[in-house]
Amino acid sequence: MSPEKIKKSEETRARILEAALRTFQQHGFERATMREIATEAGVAVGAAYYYFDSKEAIVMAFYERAQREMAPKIEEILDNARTPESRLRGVIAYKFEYFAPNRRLMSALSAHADPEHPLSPFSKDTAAIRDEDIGFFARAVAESKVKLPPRISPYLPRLLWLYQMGLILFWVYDHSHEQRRTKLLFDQTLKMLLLTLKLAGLPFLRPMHKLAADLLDAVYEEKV
Amino acid sequence: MSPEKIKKSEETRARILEAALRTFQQHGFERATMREIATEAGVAVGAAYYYFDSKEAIVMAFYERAQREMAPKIEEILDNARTPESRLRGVIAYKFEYFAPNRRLMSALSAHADPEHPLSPFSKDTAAIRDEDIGFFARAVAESKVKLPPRISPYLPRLLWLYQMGLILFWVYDHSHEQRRTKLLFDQTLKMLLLTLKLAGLPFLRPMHKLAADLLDAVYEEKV
DNA sequence: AGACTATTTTGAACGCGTTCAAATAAAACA
DNA sequence: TGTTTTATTTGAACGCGTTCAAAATAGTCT
Repeated sequence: MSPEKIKKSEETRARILEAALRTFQQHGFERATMREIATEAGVAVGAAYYYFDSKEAIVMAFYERAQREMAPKIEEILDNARTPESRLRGVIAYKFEYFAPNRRLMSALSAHADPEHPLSPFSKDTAAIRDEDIGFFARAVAESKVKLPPRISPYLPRLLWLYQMGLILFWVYDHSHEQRRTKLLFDQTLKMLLLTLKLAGLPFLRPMHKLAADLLDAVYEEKV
Repeated sequence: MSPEKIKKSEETRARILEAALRTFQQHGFERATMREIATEAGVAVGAAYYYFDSKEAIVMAFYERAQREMAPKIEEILDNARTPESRLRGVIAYKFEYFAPNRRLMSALSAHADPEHPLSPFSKDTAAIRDEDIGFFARAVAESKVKLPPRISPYLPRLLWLYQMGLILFWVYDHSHEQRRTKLLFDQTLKMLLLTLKLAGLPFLRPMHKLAADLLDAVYEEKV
């Protein structure tokens, strides 16, 4: 295939994706219809399904593109910020900023707790994105003074990722003015989180360590 | 209306509900069709919609019935158990036991994070059940030695309810043998929870208090 | 009893996401 | 160039949840 022809196809796909995002923004994911999206993109419904497996796959495509587009900026933030606090704050704040125009659409992504569901943040289909994302959090706390018990330490990036997903979930359904409540939640929980990490090594919290480690082993174990 | 006639109508409703639950168990919520449920109940589709506003309303009816049926036993558990630990363990364990036969169906209930969605545990439609449930947790920690900072204390029942919902959510998607992982999660987190409550008053955790209180105010505030 | 009203039941029809055989356009090949 | 193969596009059709006008049934009143 010549480069022009790759483009032709890629362009149609892009046009459908843009039309879909516009429509999602306008009416929300549920109320947007594939027929409307197709019409908006100037194609037949079938064409939309030629490029995307399903309505939800369009959201997935958006999510993948988002991850791709955010990655360089996130790397930069991690490079420039020094402390875990500023890194975490920077990365997560940037994500809020990036996703803001499509905040409503994010509900289609974060509303699925079922790990079997393709759009679930815990599904196999989102594993690649998830793993990359967890990698960012690993970098955020790497080479820092944060010292956790050795059995718990490996779970920290995954827990931070989970924390971030919780924040985003709250944010999606936060109807307060300019999502003020989420900002407050973010500020306070981040402080608490870092304080907890600092205090975690203290002797009187030792009884927690084994409990927490066993717990994490059970939650994250691969075997069924 | 004569009592017999009330019964006649109530009986049809019950027959549809039973047929629906059977079908949900057999194929899961998604794959069960209203037409199949209606046929199974020996009525036309329209009849199902005469008694229930929607497919999801059937799940809601199941949820309401469950709450009604569980209440006496929960009261009994709260009466007989003395410590917060045994009360919490008893109440939550009983719920797992009660819901076990319909575990798969629970996904239809716990999968909706959107507070606007009728079936969401956070919605207005489930408020009555939720409030009663939170009341149980209030009783579970009442008259106990558990002493939290006064600004945080009022939130404890709601937080415990949230903890329970998290457990149930994990349980629904726990494919390990006999949900062993959930049992482990339950055991370990309950211990950690009670230990945390004990340690919460300790002086070096004081810095947490204001952070936590502000946070809870923001999360649970009514105003938009 | 019959006439009238309220309750219950029916199934065709609607809009949705999705599928798919067929039509069309583009590319590769001779 | 014409022919064959591949990629793209179409829109009717399917099964789903849901709606609703009409029919059937039950209850009430004179």
